[in-house]
Order: sequence, then structure tokens, then C-alpha cells
Amino acid sequence: MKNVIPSVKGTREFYPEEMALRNYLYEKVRAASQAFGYQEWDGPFLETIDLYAAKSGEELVKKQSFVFQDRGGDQVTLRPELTPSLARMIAARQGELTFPVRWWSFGPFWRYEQPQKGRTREFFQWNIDMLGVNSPEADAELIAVAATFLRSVGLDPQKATIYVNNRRLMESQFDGLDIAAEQRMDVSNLIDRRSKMDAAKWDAYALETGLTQKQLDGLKKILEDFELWKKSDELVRLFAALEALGVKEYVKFDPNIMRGLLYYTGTVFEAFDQSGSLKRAILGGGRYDNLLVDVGGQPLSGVGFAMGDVVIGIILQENGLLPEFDPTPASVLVTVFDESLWLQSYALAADLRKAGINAMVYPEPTKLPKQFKFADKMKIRVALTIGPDEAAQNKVAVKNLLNGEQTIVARDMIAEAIHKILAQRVSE
RNA sequence: GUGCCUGUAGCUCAACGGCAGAGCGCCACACUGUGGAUGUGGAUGUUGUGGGUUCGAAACCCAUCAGGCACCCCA
Repeated sequence: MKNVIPSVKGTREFYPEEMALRNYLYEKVRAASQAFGYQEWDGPFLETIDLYAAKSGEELVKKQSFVFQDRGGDQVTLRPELTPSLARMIAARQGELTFPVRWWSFGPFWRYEQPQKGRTREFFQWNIDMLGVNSPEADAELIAVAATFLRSVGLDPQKATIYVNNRRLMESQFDGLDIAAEQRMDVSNLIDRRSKMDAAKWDAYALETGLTQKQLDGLKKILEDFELWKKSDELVRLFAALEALGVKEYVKFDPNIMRGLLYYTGTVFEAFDQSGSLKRAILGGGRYDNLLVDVGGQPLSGVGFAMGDVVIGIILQENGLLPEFDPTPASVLVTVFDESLWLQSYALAADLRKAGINAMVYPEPTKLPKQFKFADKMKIRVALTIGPDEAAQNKVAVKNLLNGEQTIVARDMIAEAIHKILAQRVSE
């Protein structure tokens, strides 16, 4: 392998097994999205850096974006996230769209970061948003979509939990502690880091950022108050709606959830795996009130979340929840007995395809053991052979590779025989 | 951007500074009209790369490249 040109660091190579997982996730994402009536859409993969400069956060724009100069001298960016593109596209047709808009998307994104477990430079992300309604009930719907997805891939509430908080609630608590406006970003950063640091260190760090001891004590009290949500009308309504939506068991209030992105203004939420080998969020989102204005549109509130494919893939794998993917879409292998019967095998396969059966022909007349071994490795369930005896009677040997039974079937009865074998396997 | 760890057969990994190996996989045969199981045999290495130390380097030192993990940030 020494002479193979290496792939670009952090990019993804989807061998068929990985592609099967990607498609599986795509199917589940689509099913959850469509169950709630969301429409699929997408934006450009290339954007200007200015689009992100407004609200995405300095780190994302300055350090984590792939930025290139194109041949015309313009700076282009491989999109690091989707929400700004969404805001622009909505703003551009704000007068003609039918609101509320419910849109979802699943596509590639790029961030220039150090690859490690659960993080690559190229990843796929599910984005789903509702715009044009500002209510806790709308927030609840998005959380219900997330829960529906988690349930559909086998992550029950014991395995995955969605933690919810509200920035307005936290702001009012900060007011109560007399935390200055210019300090609040640091404080929210501080809260984000709390779960990662030990208590004493975190205290010291908090005082360093300029909090008084009294403020720190007050803040800690808030962060440990899991009944705090009762003080927020929004959260009270949110939890009532979640119950009605049948997903309450997935959701917990947690005052420590803040989220880094600057554009969130109300409800925020993140889902975590409970087994805890990965400290990374499965998905995260919230309500943003000002994003449309920031890209030049009329004020319009939205709520949404994003989920990366890498973390969820690892979690499903670690929980043993990945389905077994077939190595090949072919249901049957047509063997080639010898050179004289070669084209009869091709003709047989053509008939099968007309009957809607995915059929693969062994591409050369080699020894039958080799061809059957190939079928076995590809986990194909049915092998067909036309040898001299079958050819003379216009019949085909149909072998069930799961139990080894072989029957000689008339040419016009083959599709039926195959369907019978394939159906067997499903019921097993 | 910072820190730590690792590079040996296709894969996973052994080998005290002294003949570069095992398991799995692969190929062949037992079995020339039939896979899985078993047995027997076989092939495969610039030990990431370049330099140094040494009688002798996969091992020790330096450099370099690649990868992994963590911080940062985040999906």
C-alpha cells in the first residue's frame, strides 16, 4: 500500500458497508422528518465566508472553515453548517413561501478540525427546521421529531436522552445575580465547560472570569436546580406539549445545557447517549429569533436542530443497534457451468430481471465450487445453475443456499421458486 | 493551534539490541455438477521514510511523514 496516494486528512471513504450505514441513516432521518410533514431541501455546498461571519461564532468562521480562493479571485467556503444558508434562502422568498415552513436536509459539511473519535473534517448532517411560528409547542414538535428518530433506530429513553433548557430563563436568572451583559458570553461558556472540569477547578475558573463569590454561589445553585423550569412559562408549556406528543420520557430539563452557537435565543436542547463512552452530543438545536434579520430578511422566528452522522453511527454500533446490511443487492447468483452454456446463464438472468429479481451472473466459466463459494461470501441466498442436464430439459437447478436444498425447476416456474425461498428467510 | 501515544504480511498483533513470526484472511489440494465445516500444503515484508549509534537495529537516538487519542471547539 506504500504507493497509494493517501486520502485528504479527515475525509470519509464510504466502502459499500459504510455506504449502507449512511443510506440507513438517511432512510431513518427521512422517515422521521416526513412523519411530521417536513419537506426535503438543500443549499449550496459552497458559500461565501461572509454568510457565516454574522452569527456562526468566531471559532467556526476563522479557524474551522475550509476557505479557498477560486479562479476568479473570490473567497469561497465549504459550508461548515446549514442554518445560515437556510436563513438566506427563506429571506430571499419570504414574500412567497407558505408559512410555517417545515424543511429538512441531509448532506455533507466540512470543518477544518483535528480528527478524533466522533469527529472528522467531512461529515453528513441532518438539519431540520420550522420557521414562521414562535411557540413552545413548535419547539416541542422539533424535539418530538428528534425523539421519533432516536426511537426508530432503537435508542430507547434508557439509552438516549434529550436535555432541554431555555436561554430566556437563564437570562432572567443572570439578571437576578446582577451579571453584567458583557459578562454573559463568558458565563455561558463557563456553564458549557462545567461537566468537563472537576468542581474545584471550575470554581477557580469561574472567579477568574470575573464572577464574585456571591455570583458564583448563586450560579451553582441555579445549575443544580432541576425544578427551575417551573419558573418558565415557555418550558411549562413545552413539557405539556411533549407529553401530548408522546415523547416525554425522552426529555429532561437541565440548566447546564447552553450550546455554543450565538444565534439561539429561547429553547435549546441536546441529545446524549447514556452509555457515556462518547461525551459528544448526538444532536443539538434550539430556537433562533433573529437569524433572518441578520441576513437581511424581515424578522422571523425559527426552531431546528442538527445531527451529525459520525457520532450517531458510533453510538448505534456500540449499542449493537446496527442492522446487518446485505453485501450485495443481488438476490440470486446465476452460475456459469461452462463456456458452451455461458450465454444461457445470461439469458436466464435477463428473464429474472424482467420479473423484478436482482440477478448477478458469475462473470466467467470457472469451477463451480469457486462460484458457490463466491455466492456464499456475498451472502446470496439463491444460486441457479444450468448444466447440460437442465439445458436439455429446459430446466434450471435452483439451490437454496441457506439450507442447501436444490430442486430442478422448469424455466417458466423459476421466479416463483425464487420468491418462495426469499420469503422463507424473512420469516426466520 | 497545544499535548500524549502508535507506525512490522491484506487485517489484528508478537518478536530481551542477535535467523522477522502467529492468528485470521487469501490461494491450492482432499472434493474435475455445487458453498459453509474439517484437514494438508502454499504465497505474501524496503519492519512508514531518511539519517545516526552499534560487530549487529523492527527495537536505541535524531529528523520527517502518516495515523490515533485528548484539549480547544463542536454534529
